[in-house]
Amino acid sequence: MSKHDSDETWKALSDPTRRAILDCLRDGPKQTTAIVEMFPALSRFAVMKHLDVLRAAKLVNTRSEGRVRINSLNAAPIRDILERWISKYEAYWSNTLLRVRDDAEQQQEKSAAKRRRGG
Amino acid sequence: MSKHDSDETWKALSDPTRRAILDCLRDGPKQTTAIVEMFPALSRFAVMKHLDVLRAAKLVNTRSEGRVRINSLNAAPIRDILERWISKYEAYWSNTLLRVRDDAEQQQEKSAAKRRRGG
DNA sequence: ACATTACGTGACCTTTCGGTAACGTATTTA
DNA sequence: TAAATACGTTACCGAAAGGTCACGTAATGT
Repeated sequence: MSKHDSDETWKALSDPTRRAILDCLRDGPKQTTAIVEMFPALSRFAVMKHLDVLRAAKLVNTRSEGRVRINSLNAAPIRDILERWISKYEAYWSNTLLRVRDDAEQQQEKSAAKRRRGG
Repeated sequence: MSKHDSDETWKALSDPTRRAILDCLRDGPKQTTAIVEMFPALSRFAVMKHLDVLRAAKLVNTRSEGRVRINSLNAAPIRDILERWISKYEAYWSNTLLRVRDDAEQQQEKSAAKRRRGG
């Protein structure tokens, strides 16, 4: 494990609001105001500070386009953490091993089936 | 994403000391004092508070044995988070997809092949 | 019984975190 | 040029996080 084990990434991910922001950015880049409007319970500034944290952790990239600022997701740090932790804890779920992709596909199959039969 | 997306787990993992504790517990269960002694820079109480957080997040189980308390790792919540996030962000690294185990095996294959043809 | 070992707790302090209110700046648009 | 839009910043606050010190308890060894 490196010196700080991508501490900033972990810190950034530790907050539910920030995870929600990342979530919504999976659908595609969004301008700042659009993100702010997703959290009517929070002030604009509060959301922007969360964005600052995400930018510091390099989880979000922001570029200017005229007077608009476009925020987009950078999933690389997430992947790094997941990869590292999977190999780290692999021994622990040894045979039950997460074979991520297969599991994910099966999950999707399951929920699709569930939906089909009205679950 | 469920209401809180295992918030306690994320919070617990957000601290480097707590991740270090989990790290050391991968090698096997340890009694409280042994864990405390791994962090000479911290007071016993500080470490124990971290243990409390880990227990609350169900990442660590503690059982009594005489006057000794044995702490052991429970990696299930970690696996849950990793699994969920992998399927969530899968689309993002689509083909570069983390197939940890297979990748590792393929890497070994590749370098073996490289060696065979004198690369 | 008594010291030792292993562990836990109460009270407190300081810094960081998540948040608001109010004000400031840059780019369009009328 | 004035106004509207999109975004940012300075100043501040309460609560929680992370930490220390001192003290308390329970099992074990002599």
